Amino acid sequence: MYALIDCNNFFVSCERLFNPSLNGVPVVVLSGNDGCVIARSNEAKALGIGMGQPAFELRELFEREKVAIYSSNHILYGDISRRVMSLLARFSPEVEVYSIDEAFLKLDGISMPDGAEVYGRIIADEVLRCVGIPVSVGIAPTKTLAKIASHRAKKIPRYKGVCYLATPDQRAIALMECPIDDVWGIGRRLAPKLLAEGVATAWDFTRLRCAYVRSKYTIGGERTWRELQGEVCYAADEVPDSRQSVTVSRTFGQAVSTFDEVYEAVANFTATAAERLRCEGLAAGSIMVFVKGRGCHPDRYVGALQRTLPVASDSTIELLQYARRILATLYRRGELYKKAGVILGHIIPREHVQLSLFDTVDRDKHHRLMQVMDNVNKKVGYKALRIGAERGQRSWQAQSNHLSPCYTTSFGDIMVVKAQE
DNA sequence: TCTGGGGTCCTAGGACCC
DNA sequence: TCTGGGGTCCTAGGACCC
Repeated sequence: MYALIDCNNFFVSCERLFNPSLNGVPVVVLSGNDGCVIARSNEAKALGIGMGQPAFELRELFEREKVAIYSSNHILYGDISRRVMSLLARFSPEVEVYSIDEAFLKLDGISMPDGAEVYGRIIADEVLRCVGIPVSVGIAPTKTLAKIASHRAKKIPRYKGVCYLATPDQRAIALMECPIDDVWGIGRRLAPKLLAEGVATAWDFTRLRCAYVRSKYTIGGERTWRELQGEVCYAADEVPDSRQSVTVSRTFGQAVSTFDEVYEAVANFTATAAERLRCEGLAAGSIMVFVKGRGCHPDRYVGALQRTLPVASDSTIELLQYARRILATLYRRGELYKKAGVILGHIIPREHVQLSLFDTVDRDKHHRLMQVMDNVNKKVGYKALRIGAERGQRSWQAQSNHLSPCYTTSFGDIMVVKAQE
């Protein structure tokens, strides 16, 4: 049995946590550059504001309806997420953190004297009481069914936030009431295909023949088909798979054109990516840099180039040398750039790095230097020490005009409580 | 004019091996 | 006229998730 704990309107709930005046009013959180809507309060959803809708289309509506607008504050959301997840660990030895706002709990073998539904309610109450974030809980024999259960918990008021699909009959009703495009694993491409063959609900999907599903929708489709019928295909990941890649990319606040400006951005992304590697004890065997031009024409200029490293590395300095060379190849004078990114691939644990007989890099020295840099930054402040190429005009930096304070992670941003006079 | 960022897995096809 | 069988590895592209 699995429980899916899903934070309601997570980013909005994080903003409300420290600003109760946002309760009961429409609130949205915007993506980087305040480009489009990535989280909405229920009031905002009721106004018809869509997920992913561009902010400029909504300007009038925002004004008219007095919608509270926030730029995304991922430092805050990440910290609140950690609090939720560590609290959940009290309720099951097997917690799989699935995303910033969701986790699966394995419930087998856990003593639940009053049953799974009551247990789910205790979890929801504790998260609200200790962290202040409202959650929905879905409980069912497979993850795919638990997803459906949590949807119902959120949408159907009589569940009051907790839905336990205990019996085959309850599951059948849930499947019949679940539109096919709400099923976990059925996305934008597959849903129209299924609708075209008369499959409108999760229930209809389970009525198809297994062999047919396999041949037309491949292994992923078959797993979803089985999971909907209570057969576990996606077990709990006791040990999360080691990561395959690290990406850092941004759309620029304004288009930039000189090599130095683009390189400054790429240097920052490379440094952030390398730091993430070191933090997880990993090294990258390849690096890719990509740039995107500005434009009405979507593929006005897109360039990407990958380089395999002679020896896998986690050194910002070394990775930066490759990044610069790649960018020099990609760069075109006179072009306007609107986005760039760095992808580190062929990731392995640092201690598995295969050294080269003909290596020219003093890896030991790099390693010690990076350690000092990371330690200083941990103590003194983020990016207190950095590579020279990272500093500059920052003309590429994103515009976030509605940023909330980092209430929980920055001393300067801690709230001040005033005594009443 | 203005539209995010970070991931994963699967498949088909080509190149290659014996 | 007739031309095997069984593999692996790599990559690009497509699908999905949040």
